Order: sequence, then structure tokens, then C-alpha cells
Amino acid sequence: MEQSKDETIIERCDCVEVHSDVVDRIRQEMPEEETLYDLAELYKVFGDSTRVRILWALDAADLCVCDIAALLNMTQSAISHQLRVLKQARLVRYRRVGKNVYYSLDDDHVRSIFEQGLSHIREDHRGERG
Amino acid sequence: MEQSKDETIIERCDCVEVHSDVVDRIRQEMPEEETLYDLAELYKVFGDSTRVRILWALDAADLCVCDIAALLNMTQSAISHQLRVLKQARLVRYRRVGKNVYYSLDDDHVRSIFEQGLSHIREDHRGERG
DNA sequence: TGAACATATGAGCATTTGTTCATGTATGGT
DNA sequence: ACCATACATGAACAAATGCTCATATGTTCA
Repeated sequence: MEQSKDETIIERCDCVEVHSDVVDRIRQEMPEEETLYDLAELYKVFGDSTRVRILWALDAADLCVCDIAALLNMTQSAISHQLRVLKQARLVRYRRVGKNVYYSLDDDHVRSIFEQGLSHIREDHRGERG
Repeated sequence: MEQSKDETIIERCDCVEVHSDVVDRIRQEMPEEETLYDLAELYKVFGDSTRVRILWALDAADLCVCDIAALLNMTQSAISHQLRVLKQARLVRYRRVGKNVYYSLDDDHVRSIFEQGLSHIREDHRGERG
């Protein structure tokens, strides 16, 4: 999906005139390539409705895989796969309790990220900015 | 990528015991399916490093397509395609100035969403929560 | 130890996604 | 009108993604 993260810099822009002063300034101000890559990887995790629903549910209560599957009306396997993704992104943690494995949120930012997103979605977007 | 958004509810969970009290409560508390779907769609837009870099650049200055392509060392076409995605998500706006088209951020939440994301990434994650 | 339940995981597959390439559209200069 | 420049867009293709199915692992209980 992504391009190679770091490659030799070749001018591929097929334009002639570029505001090189601004571009150069921004190039310096931009965070490291890797940081922005990691950032995108994080949002990619949020970019699936199944995972969003799981996160939302776990924000309400700790749940075992079985509960989540029932709640979302999906197979246990599908949920388990997604939980692995969330685990790898360090957004959830788990603990075993007998035969069950309970998952819970492992990040304080999830809620605020959701809030910002909702805020954007709910904007009527009449055209103004500030 | 997604499943069908709304379908007849069939119990697909292959477990036997479910904490149905908790599940039922959460099911009621959860936002509408569509809201969470839209939320995921928004994050999906953030879930690509090219788009993240574009947004970050536009947060620093308004830029024409040509500038962005030069800055990110990508083709004008690739940038243009991505700008369309950002436009559809109402994250950027544009204005024509002669032959150029200048893009700018069209959302106040972009920066705070980035900040939350960065905050998560930068966590040392030693195991504690709050 | 073996059966039953809960969860994890690998392979396979259909769908989605991001880029490239070719071409279309819009604006300005001559 | 014509050309050059800037940008947009459709088709095509490789890579990534999310689910299903089958199966493996782990735990409890008899």
C-alpha cells in the first residue's frame, strides 16, 4: 500500500515552477518520515468499522472475545484476528480468566481521538472555518 | 473491505456463555452503526502516509499541487488523486489562482487528531495505564 | 486422560487501495 | 487560435486488507 519508506530523492514532480522557498521551509519543519509513517499506521488501525466498534465497546467495559463477537454479531475468528491488530497497535491489552480472555483499552488517547473524529463528522460544514 | 453495514441480525458467535447483561447494556449505549462506520471512514483517510504528509504540509502552509508533489517527491497525478480523497473527506479545500490550485486545511480537528496520535506513538508504554 | 469450551492462527479468497500511465480539462500567454 | 503549463481523472495492476474455514492451542471439569 505504501511506497518504500525512504528512497533516494529523485525529482519526480512534473511541474516547472515550484515555490521552492516555501517548500524548502516546510521540508525542514516536517517531522521525520518515520514518525508520519507510524502515525498513518496508527490511524489505519482506526480505519475499520469493526475495530472502531470493538474499541468503542471496550471503552464501555472490559469484554471477552465471546462477548464482543456476540455484541457485533460476528464470528469469534474475525474478532480474534482484529483483536490481534489492536494488540499490536498497543491499543488493547488482555488478561486470561479461566477459559476466557478479557480485553480492555490500553490507551488514554482512544477516547479523545474518537471525540475529535466525531466532532469532524458532525460538523454541518456550512463553509466557514474558524 | 467492510462488511455490509446493516444486515439481519443472526447470532454468529460460536460461543455458548455470553455475559448477556453487559453485552445488552453496551449494545444500547453504542452509537448508531452508521456513526461508527463514518468514523472509521474518516480514520481510513488518515491511514495513509502520503495523505498524512500532505495534511501535515498543509498545516504549515497553503500549497499548490505542484508544490506538494515536489515536497513529497511524488508525481503530480498521485498527489492529485490523494487530494481528491482528502477533499471528499472534507479535510481540505482548494482555490484556483490562475493556473494553480491552492489547497489548504479545511478542518480544525486535524491538528488535534495528529497530536493525540503522536502522543500515543511516543508513549514508552512501560505497562502502566493512567 | 479425554471431552468440551474459549481463543488464536494460518491459508485462501474476494475486495479495496495507492500508484502509474495515458489522456482530458482549464487557464494564461502569444 | 494555438501552445505550454497546471491540474484532474479513468483504466489497469500490484499490494494490502478483512473475512471465512479449518485447525491448533489453552483451560476447565469429570
